[in-house]
Amino acid sequence: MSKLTARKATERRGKGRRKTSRVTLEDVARRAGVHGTTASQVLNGRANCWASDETRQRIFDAARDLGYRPNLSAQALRTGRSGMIGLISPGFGVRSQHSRPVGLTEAAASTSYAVTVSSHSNDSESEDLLIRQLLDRGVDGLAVYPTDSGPHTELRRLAQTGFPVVTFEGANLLDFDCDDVSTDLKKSGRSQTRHLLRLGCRRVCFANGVPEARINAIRAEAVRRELQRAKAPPPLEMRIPISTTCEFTDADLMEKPMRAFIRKHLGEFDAIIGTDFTASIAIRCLQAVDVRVPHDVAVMGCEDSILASHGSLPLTSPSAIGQLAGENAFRMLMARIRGDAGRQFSRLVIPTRLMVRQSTRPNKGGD
Amino acid sequence: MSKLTARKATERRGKGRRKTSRVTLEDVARRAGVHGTTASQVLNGRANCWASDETRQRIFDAARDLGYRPNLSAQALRTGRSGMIGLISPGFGVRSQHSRPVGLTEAAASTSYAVTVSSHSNDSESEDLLIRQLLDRGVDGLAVYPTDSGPHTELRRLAQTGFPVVTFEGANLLDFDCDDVSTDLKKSGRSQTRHLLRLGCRRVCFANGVPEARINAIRAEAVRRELQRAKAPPPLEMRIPISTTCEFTDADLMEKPMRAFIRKHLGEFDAIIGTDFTASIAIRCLQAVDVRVPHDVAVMGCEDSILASHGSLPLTSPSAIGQLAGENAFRMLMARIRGDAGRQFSRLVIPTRLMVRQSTRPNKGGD
DNA sequence: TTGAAAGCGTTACCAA
DNA sequence: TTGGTAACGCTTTCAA
Repeated sequence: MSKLTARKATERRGKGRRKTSRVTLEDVARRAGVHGTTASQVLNGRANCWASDETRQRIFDAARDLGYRPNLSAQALRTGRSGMIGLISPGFGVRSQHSRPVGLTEAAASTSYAVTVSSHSNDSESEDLLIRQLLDRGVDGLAVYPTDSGPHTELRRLAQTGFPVVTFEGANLLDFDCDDVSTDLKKSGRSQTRHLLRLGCRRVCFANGVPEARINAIRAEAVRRELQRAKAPPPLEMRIPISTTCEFTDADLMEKPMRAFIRKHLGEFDAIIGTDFTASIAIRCLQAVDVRVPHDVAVMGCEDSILASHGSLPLTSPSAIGQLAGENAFRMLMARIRGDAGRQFSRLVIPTRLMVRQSTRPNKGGD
Repeated sequence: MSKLTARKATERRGKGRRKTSRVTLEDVARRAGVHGTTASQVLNGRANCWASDETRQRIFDAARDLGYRPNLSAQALRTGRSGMIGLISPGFGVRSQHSRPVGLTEAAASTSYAVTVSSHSNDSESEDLLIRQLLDRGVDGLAVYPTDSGPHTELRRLAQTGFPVVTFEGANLLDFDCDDVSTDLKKSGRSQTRHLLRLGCRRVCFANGVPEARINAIRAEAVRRELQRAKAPPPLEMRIPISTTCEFTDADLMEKPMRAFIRKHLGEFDAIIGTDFTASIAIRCLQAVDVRVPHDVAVMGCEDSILASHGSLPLTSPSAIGQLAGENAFRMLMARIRGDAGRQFSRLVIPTRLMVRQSTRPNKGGD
């Protein structure tokens, strides 16, 4: 019966090219003997919908019988709201950056929002491009991990026009106001350094994965300051070239230069602070030249990734915050989108906690 | 804020020319002094577009001056094509499953396709639900990592109606035809076993992370068979409970039972085959009871994840294929969407390569 | 070579 | 309490 009416509609249309067999709101309304408007109101449970229970039931039944599914493109066109949010993040392929997207998508999953992802290669132009592309798609909001440098033209425009957007780690980077979720990197670096000082280490080597990345720079600065305050010598900088966008390139690429560095500077440091990645490789290098970890050299990572907790020698590392960051970003975005966020921008700073593990803990017992 | 502009626009409804603040195709056409139709043709570079160069230029100029951006929702509604593909994968949060999404999104990035992601919790109902939700959004195609069991109702329907869909690892699971990208797990398990046999190991312990997961079961079967063929004893099964959807739960959760198991069965095995995850923990446990790896017990992972290559003791592990799988899935999907895929379904089986590292290599030298 | 008209499926607004 | 009308921004077909 419903097929018949559909066919009739096609024929009446005449010029219609390919008629999709899709069930429309109109079909439901017709079957329920009401107007499309009414069906729309009822099915969307609009607040001021005063349809009688009987009508309501007929509409629901019709929808169920016909297997009606709303066309979200049409809805988006009409309402201007797409029910999608965009996520832009540098090198989606970088596993260490994985947890933010995860937090965001999982938070979104509990609502009816969908997340569309795209990754930039840490250059400003691709950031702008991706933002525009997602706007074209009509996303209702945007979560952006900004590139380390650049004008952030589109991002700024969005923030200034009040478009719902939240940034990750934009705290010390962006020169305009915007909702933001950042990590407390300074405090994190400070607590790392203090932990080492407490262990009796004073000559720290800073094995920074990507020195250009601002998050590394901030941490490095905090470490430097804390050492200075303790009257310890400034950190020895181990600079190993590594791709910005794909952090986990072939480990061997890093291993050789790092081993050379360690051999050359052996005895000049009694602790290493790196990323979980560089720290893992450092341990390997140290063991290769018979330096005992943590007895001779304590090693520390950062971000508490899977490498820290699950590597063969568990790493001391500030706790992961990525997932939490993603969740909160989603929450902020929703508040903006729904309009109950106020004029003030919110900036959330997530504290880290130092997870002490064997790479800095000489005595195995106790916790 | 967006609400505000929407309201304003409707208030100013009437027959006035001014509508939304958004620049539409109509605006461009007006400024260029042509009809919307022409502008559409030109801007989309339609094949049979015979606009004069002069008109064409005027339209381009107008679009640039006005900062025209097409409304993809409208386009989607009109054409029935959304330029989006959906990705459904179990626990997007599982890092070991991360590489497929990455491969897919990166492949998509080079086109104008957007990827909308959602993750299911390995239960059949959520798989169906997510498929329906993405269809509502009008995705042009779907890449699905099916749940380990269940009727796969929606998936089957899609495949049978010819909707562009590609599955991951559906090879031995689905009882209907469908484009698919799978890993050659049998061969992978075989080569793992042979490698161990060649090293002189004969008593293998199989430390399977998630025995329920079919990919683990297939591998286990291959190992068993190969041992049998070599007249070696059947593998000792180490069953440690672990969540299906979040593979990397707290490592400590696994460590205690595993250590107990290893202590109990010490001397009963000279090799362990696990996942990269379980293998890492196993190494830790073995070292705790002064068993040397690989001298006393060789340990092997699988999937060649970051844990394998970058853990403190590099793991022998079959090479990663996830990214490749994602890329190929995207390619297949595009072929279907564009309609040049033929009636036959394609099934791609990606071979793995055993990456031999120190966890099974007694002598450090050479490669 | 360009223009006019007809919707795609939905919802906002007002009239009944 | 329900129905009618007019868009949302775009593309397609056909006529000029």
